[in-house]
Amino acid sequence: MGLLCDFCGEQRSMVYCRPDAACLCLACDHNVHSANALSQRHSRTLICGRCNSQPAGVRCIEENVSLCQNCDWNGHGGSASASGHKRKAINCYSGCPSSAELSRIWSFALDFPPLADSNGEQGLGLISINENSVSNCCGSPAPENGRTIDLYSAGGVNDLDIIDNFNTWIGSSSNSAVALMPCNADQLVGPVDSATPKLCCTETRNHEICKDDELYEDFNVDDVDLTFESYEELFGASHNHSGQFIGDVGIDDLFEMDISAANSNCQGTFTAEASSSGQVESMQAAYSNAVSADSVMSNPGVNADPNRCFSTRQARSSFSLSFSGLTGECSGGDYQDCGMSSTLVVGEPPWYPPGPESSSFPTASRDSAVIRYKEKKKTRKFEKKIRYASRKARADVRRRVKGRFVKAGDAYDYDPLCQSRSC
DNA sequence: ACCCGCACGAACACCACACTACGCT
DNA sequence: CTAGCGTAGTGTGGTGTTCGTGCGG
Repeated sequence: MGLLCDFCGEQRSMVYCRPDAACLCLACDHNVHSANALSQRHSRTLICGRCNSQPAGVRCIEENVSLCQNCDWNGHGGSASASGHKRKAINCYSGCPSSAELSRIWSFALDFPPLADSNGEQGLGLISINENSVSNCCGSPAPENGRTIDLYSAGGVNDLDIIDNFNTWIGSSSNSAVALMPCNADQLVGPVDSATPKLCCTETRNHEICKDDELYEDFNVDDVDLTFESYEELFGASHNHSGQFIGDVGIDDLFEMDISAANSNCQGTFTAEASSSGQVESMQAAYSNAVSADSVMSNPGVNADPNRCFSTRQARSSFSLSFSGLTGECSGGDYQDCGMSSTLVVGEPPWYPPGPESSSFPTASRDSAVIRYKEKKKTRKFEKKIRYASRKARADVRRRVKGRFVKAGDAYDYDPLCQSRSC
């Protein structure tokens, strides 16, 4: 028996809300997250069916159970090949889906109790589709006209099916844009698991990616040079032209250009071209989210403001990071070690092992990555790094009062040279 | 179970000034 | 184009302060 709902304390909790850090039953999930627009942005996912406490990242088809990272790792050894079990990723959703929608999207969990939408009706309910703005499933605004689609990502449902369903559902408007989020590099470089869902939640990574996976520290400057000296270096385009860049070229062209640039600047992260137009679109959509997350895109007035280019640049830097081929054992709490900005990371939930091949990530690759990580962690040093020895030498001999530097000639209580107090 | 006070550790601010980077002549 | 000068900003270490966390009553 799983945990009880944190809200009502009566029903069995089924979904985990990361922003609230709460386990909720479907009814309370619906009630709580229909309260306002902000709460609707909360990304949720299923609860691990084994430990009943952690958000699930994968669905074991063989065992018909949703598993968190730890339970998945314990049960499958971290790879499908190790256990022979076929697994699929479970991603997050936001908004206020009805039970019918949940059932349709999470096809493996068809026994959702009926839920009434905000109007008290069964059915589609709130699925977070807003006219006039495009966003990913977490509500981050996407750049262009169209509709906001809060996509429900689901294990067991082919992502393309979901896309098709949503495209069908939202109609045939040419302006409608489905903001699909590529979860990680595997979506960008080629087909993965044939049924791996790739509708992701930016917010998931935004706030959680750095919390659970020690391996994310491999992002540090030792491995990836983040000190991009120029905009061109990173994206092959001058930031001075960002206004025109965005305004004139159009967001789609922008994506194409920058994705290709990022492809060449991420130290092999983007080692192959997306194998299908759908993946390219996913990349573009993800990128749009990364850029828009800091409101650069959402504010039409900022396009011409060069000062905002920094934000855009940061956003893109983070974006490029998010697709690095990380492999990770997701042990809770260690994302906090990661100094990476939490603002603009995109993709799958962090507890799901990211990597070039997602759910079918090769054990050997993972093992090597784990080994590299452990070695690096072993040699990691947090010692202070002296950049200017001359300044250190000066500070070492400088007289102080209660630790503070004092003017030459002033009374002091500590002289590092004589190690005795004066005055 | 809850609240309060205490202890402890981490993070940060503060200080002067040599040094660096940059712009201008 | 180079050299010289002026100016603003940076970095350095020991100590005090602030803040968060854990623990016991």
